[in-house]
Amino acid sequence: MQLTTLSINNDSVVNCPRMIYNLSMTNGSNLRFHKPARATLKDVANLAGVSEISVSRVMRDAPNISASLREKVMTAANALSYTPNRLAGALKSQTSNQVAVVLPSMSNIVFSSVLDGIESVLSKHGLHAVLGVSEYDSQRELEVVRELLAWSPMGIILTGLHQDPAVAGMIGQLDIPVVQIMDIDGSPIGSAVGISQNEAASAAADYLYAKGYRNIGYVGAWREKPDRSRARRLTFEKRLAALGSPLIGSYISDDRSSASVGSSATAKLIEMHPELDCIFYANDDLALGGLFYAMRSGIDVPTELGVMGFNGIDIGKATPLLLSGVETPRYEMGQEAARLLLSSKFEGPQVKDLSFKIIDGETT
Amino acid sequence: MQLTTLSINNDSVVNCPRMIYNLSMTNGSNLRFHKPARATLKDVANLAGVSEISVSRVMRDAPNISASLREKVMTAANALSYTPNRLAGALKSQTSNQVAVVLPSMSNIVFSSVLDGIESVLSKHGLHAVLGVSEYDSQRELEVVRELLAWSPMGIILTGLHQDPAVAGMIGQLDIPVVQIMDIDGSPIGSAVGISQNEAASAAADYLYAKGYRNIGYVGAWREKPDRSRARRLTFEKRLAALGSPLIGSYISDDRSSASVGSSATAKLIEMHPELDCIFYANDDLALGGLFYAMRSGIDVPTELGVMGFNGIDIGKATPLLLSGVETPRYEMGQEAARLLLSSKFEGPQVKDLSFKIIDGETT
DNA sequence: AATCATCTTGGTAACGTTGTCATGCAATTG
DNA sequence: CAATTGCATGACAACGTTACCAAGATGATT
Repeated sequence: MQLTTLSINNDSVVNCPRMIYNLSMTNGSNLRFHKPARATLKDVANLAGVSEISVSRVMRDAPNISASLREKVMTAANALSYTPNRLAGALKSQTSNQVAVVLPSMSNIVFSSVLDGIESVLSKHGLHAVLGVSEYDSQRELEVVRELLAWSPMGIILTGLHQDPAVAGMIGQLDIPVVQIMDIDGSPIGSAVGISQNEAASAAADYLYAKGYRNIGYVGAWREKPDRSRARRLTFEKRLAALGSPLIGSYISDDRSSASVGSSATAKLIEMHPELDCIFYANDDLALGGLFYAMRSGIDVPTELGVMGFNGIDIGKATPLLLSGVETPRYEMGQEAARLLLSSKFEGPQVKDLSFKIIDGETT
Repeated sequence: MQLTTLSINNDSVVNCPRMIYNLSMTNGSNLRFHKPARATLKDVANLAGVSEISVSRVMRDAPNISASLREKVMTAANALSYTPNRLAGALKSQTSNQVAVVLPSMSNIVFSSVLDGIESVLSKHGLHAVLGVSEYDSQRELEVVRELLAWSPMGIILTGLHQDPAVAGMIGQLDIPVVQIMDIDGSPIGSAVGISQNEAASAAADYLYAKGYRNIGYVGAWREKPDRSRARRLTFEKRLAALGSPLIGSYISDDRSSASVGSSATAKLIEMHPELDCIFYANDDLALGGLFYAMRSGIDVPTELGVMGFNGIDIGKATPLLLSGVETPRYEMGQEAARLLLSSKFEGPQVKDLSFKIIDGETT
């Protein structure tokens, strides 16, 4: 008699341990073939003939354990394939090895790089990232933080410096280290690591001005959802004005960033301002879209149109023309955030400026 | 007389050894002003004048709660800005709202898309992803799984079908739902969602053959770290051979995938096999690199060289030539994995084939 | 009027660990 | 040699919540 009907997978007849339990459960209502229930400290202690606390100590590599005891415990633990229950441990000891990470979005390559960096450091120290995505919504962020803090993480990493004030309060109650990433132009709750978005914007303006562009435009996307991108644009505008070459115009798409959006936005902006000779884009995806649009349309880059991106993603380094832009250390930002979290117990809150770089490419 | 309670954790009038303790501490020398410690059920219950269990029920939205009780509890909870301790809750109830997610890498856009999809569904149900990265190493994957399972997640999502056998065993002990993503050509532990990598490879071979290419090469990277990419190549080769147009040659880089690697690999492969008229790439990053290389070198695409990618990332849709390739539903894969996890309690393990699509672009 | 089901609340005992003592024993010391 | 130290182990009571059972209150049913 066949139990499963829905599987497309014919060979699922083999190798399906759970089915066996299902069979035996139908046997009798209270007669339960104990599925190999997760072993506990007590089980290991009983088998090894020692006390529970000793097992606990061996598992935690506590000091002052005799070789013989360790031996006994380890064999028993292996025999039962014991895995400690972190829930209980964390509850009692009030410390866990989880780190809450709140990012505004996972679809942006920037944040996956950051997360990659975070994970690379955390995993080396036996820690885990618990992920929360705020969707650029401050209310949602608050909820996410509350939910993540309910797990008593040993620290928390937030994106940006502008959270709802309640966030700081909630973190304060737990008294765990906080690191805010991306931006350092402001006053952080605890530590902060990132670049000065303002300086980057000014530097970009200076760079384009020095390159001789005088009719500069700007393209953004997704209604400038991260506040810091708007702040960056405003600084860019201000600096251009100060240089005596004010921004000609800008176009902010409603859609989220992508190369396609970059193409269409570029088309629209050029149509609105035919005198444009250069565009600064909110990120590299948009800039690539702009570059590709120019290539398709026979607009010569960089003479007819300068293209400048932001972030310095890998693809921009392989395009026929090396993409100019601001290079931001995204992976390193993640790494440094994790490191700061780990060290902040001893060193207290810090602000770390990972500087950006101007890529003087072939598109400007 | 006022006790000046700095700690809200003081017990009520009844039976409170702790209060005495606190009292004796107040006249001790080391009187410490703690910051407001995290409120517990007991604190809320005392303030509201109800039992702890009632508070618990209100917080969990249990049925059969009178409006007046809910009212009392909620005001008390807000006053203390109470947040339930999930650690304790999960320990007692043996269920948590965390989902373990094990991915081979975070630097690959494929997996960040998948994770995005997973998160989008999980967050709608109040669940959280706890992340583990295996770095394509099966031993490391085993460790990561063990570590994540120690938190008693309510489910686990794994990448690929080829884990160390011990993984299935460990999951079996907890008896939680498993979903394996990406590949469906094999026998999953529980549910699986993805595409048939073999069919995709065959379809790509058919497509290129139909387009008239007869001297086809292959470019991969990172020593084909995900097993499935190797399997895919082998199927691709086999199919080409069956069509009577065997693979001319292939180049597998040691470095991880990137457009730059795609460019240099393309150069090398063409040098080795000047008769090549088409290259199938292991992913779109590599393919874009190939396309850009051709554009830089004046090689006409698609007549002199056909370029076919794998995945269908957004940038390939904005390039001057629409990138041909196999489009895989990465985001949907993540979503579906999460959905399967949620439903598998009721519906049991399933295998879901999210079909791929051939993008008949301008580069072939 | 007695019985029974239903709704609402509370009391108690876990869940599986670890912190804090306490204890026994060997090694050191003046 | 008594006194002191250090090491190795154990007993017990938490950590903050929820499962389980009990019980009073209310209303419906016979």
